[in-house]
This record gives sequence, structure tokens and C-alpha cells, in this order.
Amino acid sequence: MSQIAAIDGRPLGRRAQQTRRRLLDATYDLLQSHGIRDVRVVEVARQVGTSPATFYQYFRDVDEAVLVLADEAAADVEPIAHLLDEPWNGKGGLDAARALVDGYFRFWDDHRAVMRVRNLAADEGDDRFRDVRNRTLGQVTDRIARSVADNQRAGRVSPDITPYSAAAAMVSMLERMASYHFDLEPRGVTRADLVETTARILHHTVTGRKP
Amino acid sequence: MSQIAAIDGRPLGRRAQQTRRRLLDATYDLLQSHGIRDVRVVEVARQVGTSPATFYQYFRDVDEAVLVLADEAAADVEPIAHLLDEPWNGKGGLDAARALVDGYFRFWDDHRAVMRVRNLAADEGDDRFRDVRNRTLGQVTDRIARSVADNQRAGRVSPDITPYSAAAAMVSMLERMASYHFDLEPRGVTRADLVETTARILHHTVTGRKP
DNA sequence: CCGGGAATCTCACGACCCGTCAGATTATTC
DNA sequence: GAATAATCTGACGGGTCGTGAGATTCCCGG
Repeated sequence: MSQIAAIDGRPLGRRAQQTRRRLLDATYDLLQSHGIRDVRVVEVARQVGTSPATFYQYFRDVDEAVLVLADEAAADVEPIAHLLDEPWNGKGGLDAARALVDGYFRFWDDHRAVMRVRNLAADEGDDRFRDVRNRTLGQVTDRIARSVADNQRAGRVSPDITPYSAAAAMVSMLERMASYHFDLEPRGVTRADLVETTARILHHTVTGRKP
Repeated sequence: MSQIAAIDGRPLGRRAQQTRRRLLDATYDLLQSHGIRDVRVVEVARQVGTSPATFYQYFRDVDEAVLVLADEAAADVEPIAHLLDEPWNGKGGLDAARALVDGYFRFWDDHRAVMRVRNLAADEGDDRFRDVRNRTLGQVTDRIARSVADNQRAGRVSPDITPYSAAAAMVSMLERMASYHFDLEPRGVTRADLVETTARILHHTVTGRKP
């Protein structure tokens, strides 16, 4: 993955690594304040106190910088995904579902601007972004699919459901809710309600149980 | 809504309306082939065989043209939303859910590129796009919320669920699944599976029944 | 502590798109 | 078919893009 090297392949010394990191951070900042379409290489450079030409030493374009940020973000999903490693039996199951939903919301709160670009680019067919998305979401999707399959074998989940499809549906729900809960909240729903309800839907879809 | 007028407010004659329509269609086409970030006003104009200055007579920028397209697309959701007007009892309920999911997928297949921009812009805080999204999704969300509330009163849906949150979760699931099913299909899930599974999750969340 | 080679940064440039006029072209009216 | 209104466009200043050649900074051996 993001092997630390300049665009021409040369490995980076200490100074260069610092510059690259500052460029990444500036990209992140500008992404949050302006939308992706208004992030200018010139301004990223300006913010770092360097010149555009420097930017192009490390990244082919703005997207490539965002790709690195998306790749870094993927790591933050790991602890969330591990909430699915234990079966969701009994009372603890619903708690785990709540923690997962809440964790997912937090993850998006931290990486919202980057995730948006990742999803846009992936949806528009950019394979680099598809890969990083698959790698990120896969951590959750695969585990949900496995749990659904387990519960299906135990007769709790309908055999007419496809485990992987259900997992994709749940991740879709999570992603979109996490992405847009702050558009809902001003309209009279609290975050707590959103988390609780989403967690219950998730819990039931995965386990087939009523808590 | 999209009152047909030029940027300076003057109403449009026949020729002007044609030009505007051709510009909208060209915008739609370019949106599909290139991503939003590569849609150049120059090229929209070129495709219509006119000059950039003409484009700016009708739209302040590319976004505004896409906004009109998103507004037009909203109408196509109406028949889908009406599938929620009858309560989802018995066997017909699951069929209605299937039709809704399938309809939603088709809707996205027709308007994918426009919907992507709508969601991006809305997520990035653009109020015009938020409005059109709320107007579009609201048709479905409000009806789902009402159904959930009905079934909740009848004791089939847990009182710990907030109807509006559940509706938002279901619409989120639908949107994202519709938006990215074609990224899943190459990975070994058929569209039929996705529709069936999504429909069952939707059906259960709305009605609280096992079909 | 200093010179020299490697690493890193920047200046300056041609190409292109943006958005806006004033003026040219086309349609409509009488 | 002439006058008037509606519509379109040429041309321009201002900005970003991405690049290569050259300037600057770093760092090591002596």
C-alpha cells in the first residue's frame, strides 16, 4: 500500500517525509472546509508554505493525496469490526450492536470529508478508491456475512436471505446513516435515537433474534 | 421549483428553451462519461454546438444544471413511494417490498450520475441540494415512518425503535445498495439476491412481521 | 569546520478553463 | 421588410494546472 516514496520512485529522506505529511494534513483540512471540488493544489501548497511544484513531487494530483488519507483511515475500522468476533447472544449482543453503530458514527465524524471523496471516486469507477473501500468495508462486511450465515444455519435467519447481501445491506445502512445523521438531527431526531434504532435493525438482521 | 427562466430572470422563448434543454442533456451525458469533477462548461457547450457564454445565460455553473436534473429526477420516485400507501399485510406485503427495492434500483440505474452529485453536494452542505434530496427522499421516508408507527402501535414493532429513525435507516440502506449494487455483483452476488434480501430486511423493519 | 555531492524545493512558463461583457446574429412583430 | 426584441458569441483578464531546469538546502567525509 502507500509505500512512502516520491512520484519518481526515489525513497524519502527525513525532510521530504515531513513535507509530505504536511501536504497530507493540509489536504485534509482543505477538504473539510471547502468541498473536494474546491481543493486547489495551489492552496494546499500555500497552506504548507511551499510551492505547487513541491506537491507534484509527492502526489500525482489531489485525489492521490486523498487516497493516502483514505488508506490511513482504514485502520480505524479494525476495532469496530472486531465487535463482530463474538456471537451476539443475549443481552450483550445488543450492546455490541450499539457499540458498532456508535463506533461507525464516530469513524465517519473523524473522516467524513475523506470518506465522501473515497465513495464518490469509487462510485465513479476509480479502481484505486474501489480497492481501499473494499479493504475498509470488507473488514465489517465479511464478519457480518459470517455471523448471518451462522445464525441462518441455526435456523434463526430465513433461508431466503443471502448472508453476503444482508451484510452489504447493513454496511450500506451504516455508511449512509453515519454520513448523514447530522443532516437528520436538525429535523427532530436525536443521535441517540438514530444509534439505538439502527443498532436494533442491525442486531435483528444479523442474529434473527428479538432482544 | 425550477421555474424556466434565464439567469437574469427573463422568461424564455421557444428557441431558448430548446437550447437550455440541450444543455441539460449534454450535462447529463458528460456526467455519466466523465465524473462530475471533469465536467467542463466548455465541453458541455461544445457538445451542444454553442459557446460557453450561452451556458452561463441559463445556469450559474455546472452544479446548477445538475440541480435541475436532480429536481426532474425526483418525479420518478413518486410511483415507488406509493407502494407504501397500502399496509404491507400478508403475502402482498413482501411483494410490495420487492417492488419497492427493485424500483429503487431502477431509479438509481437511470439517474446514478445525477444522484451522486446531489448526494455529494448535499453532504458538503449545499442547501439547494439538501432541499431537493429531502424532497425526493421525504416521499419515501415519511411513508415508511408512518407505517412503522402504525405497526408499532399494533405491537408488532418494538417500542424502543423510533419510527423516523427506522425510516431513515431503511432509505439509507436503499440508497446505498442502489448506488453500489453494480460494484457488488462482480464479487459473486446477483442482483436478484440483493433485491430479495434487501426487500426482506425492509419488510421486517417496517412491519415487524416474519413473512 | 568546510567543501562537494545528493536531496529537496522553486521559478517561470505554455496550456487550458472560468465567467463576463459588448456587440453580432437571428427571430418576431406589425 | 423594417424595426424591435430575443438570443448567441468573440474576445478578454484572471486564475489553476503540471512541468522541467535551475537554485537552495542538507549532510557526509575529511
